[in-house]
Formats: sequence, structure tokens, C-alpha cells
Amino acid sequence: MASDHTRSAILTAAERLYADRGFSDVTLRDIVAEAGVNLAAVNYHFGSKDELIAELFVTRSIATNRERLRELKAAEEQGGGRAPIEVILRALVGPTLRGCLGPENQRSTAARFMIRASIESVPPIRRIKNREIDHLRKFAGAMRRALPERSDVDIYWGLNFALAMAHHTIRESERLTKLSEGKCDLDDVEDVVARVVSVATMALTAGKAETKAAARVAAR
Amino acid sequence: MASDHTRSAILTAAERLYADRGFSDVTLRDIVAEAGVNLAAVNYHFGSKDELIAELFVTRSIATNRERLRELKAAEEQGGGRAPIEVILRALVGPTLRGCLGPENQRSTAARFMIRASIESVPPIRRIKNREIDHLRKFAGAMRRALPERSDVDIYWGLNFALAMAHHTIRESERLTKLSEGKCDLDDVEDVVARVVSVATMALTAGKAETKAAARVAAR
DNA sequence: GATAGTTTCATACAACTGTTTGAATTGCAA
DNA sequence: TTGCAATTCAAACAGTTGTATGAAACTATC
Repeated sequence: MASDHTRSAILTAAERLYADRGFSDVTLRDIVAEAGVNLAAVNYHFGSKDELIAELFVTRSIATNRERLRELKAAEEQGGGRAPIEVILRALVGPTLRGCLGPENQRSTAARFMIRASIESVPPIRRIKNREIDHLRKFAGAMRRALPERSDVDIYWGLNFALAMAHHTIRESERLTKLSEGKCDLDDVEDVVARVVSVATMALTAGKAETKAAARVAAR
Repeated sequence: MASDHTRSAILTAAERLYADRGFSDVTLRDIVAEAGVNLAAVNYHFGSKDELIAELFVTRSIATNRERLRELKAAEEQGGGRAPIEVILRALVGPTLRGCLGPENQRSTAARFMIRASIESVPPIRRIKNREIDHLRKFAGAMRRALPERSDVDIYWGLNFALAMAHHTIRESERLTKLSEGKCDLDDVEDVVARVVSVATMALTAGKAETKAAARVAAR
């Protein structure tokens, strides 16, 4: 492999264009024009368009997951194999939120790309996301150790809701800003993380009976 | 307008195909074949492919929103202009969840279509969703009346998290089932509604200071 | 039953897509 | 320098897409 110049030029250009304009209206011709390389180079270096997209997503995805696990491991080691639930949740949603939110003008291309990937959900990316389950299982395990009295069902629902709040906030950040007329400050990432972690923690630690009963009463 | 036969045959076929196979790999030719009508009929009756998709989505979307507002209004009238927060949240997420979840084999085409729309997010649908803000404002108003001591910011975050949990659970229902090895029963819609409402209520009613402080402590 | 308006139809259009080809070029090793 | 493999390139390919056209068939009105 001589110099990788063409290969990485394609990756850079593709990530930028996808981030800016979305997957559905960026063609290979747009990408090679931006990268200043020949059209055939994409298929030569990546095999296909989908494999290019997959490589882009996998790279970023691995980085996030590594950061998540790093935080989780650090927390569990510090607590002798058992970390507080807040810290586990923070390790789960923190890296994603930090990677995607923050002041728009200083948002990295990688961040904007991941937001796109979260909004548009194109086939090659969906395939990769489906393999994320093993990764999530590690968090489910840590959560179970942190809350041994909780049922598995409650753990999974808590995990689901934590991811829900993080991802939805990323996906719909624009709408939330508009709806709240700017009152919700999505640039203050640590505040967002704190809010998500706080609510998810409540979801997981609230009195068992109380939780479901109260809601059912409301249903009447 | 003679009989609408062709027009509604197209709508039915399109909704079914989009629901089953997604937007990206269903072409107009697939739709007219399924509907047993001529290719040109789509452009004749709807103007364009995007307008067909928009009509499908708007129809279902209006139905859900109407149901939401009906429940909200009923609750507020019963409470003399002020409904309990749980009931408001139930009106917000209940219709959507009931419309999309439930036993898979008895899930309506409309339900499966709306799940697709929530997963794939194609341009004409995104445009419509952006106009949903006015609708959400009505819920924000009701929530503000129910919790007058809460700040607007907290209200909007609570609204955001409630929608997050509902939509994410719909989008990722398959993954949650797989992750939990079937332990999370997504066919029990009323249980899902209760869980979402319960957590969202906690998010909105938890002690102000406590909430953020606790999470910040975890951050250390 | 002629007429005007609507609807259907087969067909063509024009553009764009990702991919392939085979020749030209480059760069490194012998 | 020669030879060989890796890379780049222009060009074409093969297929698909949504849309437009103009004639034919139908429908209701008078």
C-alpha cells in the first residue's frame, strides 16, 4: 500500500458530504469530485458504496464504544467490580452525547456525520447497529450488578429509556430548540448528560410497586 | 370524481408495500403492479411520488394527533381546565404507542407503515414532522398548567424525554426484544404506556434541586 | 346519441445511479 | 534500466428511477 492518499481523501470527502447533505442526495460522483479523485477509485479501494459508508460508520462507532467501555471499566474498577448506577449510565450516554452535541459551529465533521447516521438510517448502517447488542449486554450486566434487587426486565427498560433519551435528543435537537424557543440549551452538553442520567437513574431506582401502580391509577 | 377506485387502490398498495419493505426499495412500478393500475396513475392522482408518501403519512398522522388532542381535552375538561400530569403524558404517548405496538401478527398495515416512517425518515415525511411543533405546543401548555411551579425549560425537557421514550421504543422494539431475550413484553402495550408515563412523570415532578445535583455529583 | 370532461393506458423520455472495463500511468524491486 | 504489480483514469455499461406524452377508453350531461 503505497500512500493511502486516495483512500483517505475519499473517506474525508465522503464524511463531510454525508454530514452536510445526508446520505440520500450525495452520489459517488459528488464524493470523488470533492476528493479530487477518479470515480472508479471508490470501488477499487472500498469495493462498493455501501462498504464505504460502513467503514465510515464503523470507525466512528468503534471509537464511541471504546470510550464507553473505558469509562465503564474505570468506574467498576474503582468501585471494586461494582459501580454506582449513575456512573454506569453516564458511561453509556456520555460519549455519544458529547460526540454529537455541543456548539454547532464547533461541531466536528465526525459529530455531524454521526447525527446524520442517527437520523437517516441507511441499510449498511442499520446492519452494523444490529451487531451492537453484544456491546449493550456489557452495560446490562454492569447495571444488574449495581442494582441486584432489580428484575432483568426493569434493567432492560431502564437501559432502553436511557438510550432513548440520548438518541432522541440528538436526532431532534433542532426541533427541541425551536419548540422551546431556545430555552433548552443543547450546547451545554454536560447539562444534557446530567438530565438524561438523572431521569434514567430515577427510572431504575424508583420504588418498584409504586412506579407501575401510580401510572396504572392514572390510566383509571 | 367518479369512484376513487384507482386512487385508493394506490394508497392501499403503497401503504402495504412501504410498511413491508421500506421506502427505499419500493418503486412506483412495484406499487402500481400491486394495485393493478397503470404507472401514470400515480402522477395523475397525486402529482408525484413524494406527494403520495406525504398523503399517506399525513392521513395517519392527523388521526393520531386528533386522538391525542381528544384525550387531552377530555382530561382537562374533567379537571376544570387542569389535568394531572400523568394523564396529559398518557394522552401524548398513548395513541402513538397503541397505534404502533401490540402483537406483531395483528398489527395493522397503518401501524407498520408508521413504524417504517419513524425508522426511515424520508424527505417528504421529515417536512411534515417539522410542522408538528404547533401540535406539541398545546401539550407544553397543558403541562405548564399542570405543573405551574416548574420552569419552562424543565417542561420542555420532560416533553422531549416522553416523546423520546415512546418513539425510541417503537423504533427499536425489535432490538429491545432481542437484547432482553423476550423478557420485555412489547405486546403488552398498556404496560409500555404505563412505564413511559411513569418515568416521564418522575422526570417532571422530581425535586428540582435534587435532580440536577444528584446527577452532577455522579459526574464528580 | 353526440359532446365535453375525466380517467386510463402503453410507451417513451431523460436523467441518474453504482459498477465495470481495459488501457495508461505510476512506483518500487531486482 | 527493466519488469511487475499497484494504482489511476476516461469511458462506457446496464439498469433503474420518477415523470411526461398523446392517444384511447370511459362517464355523465344535455
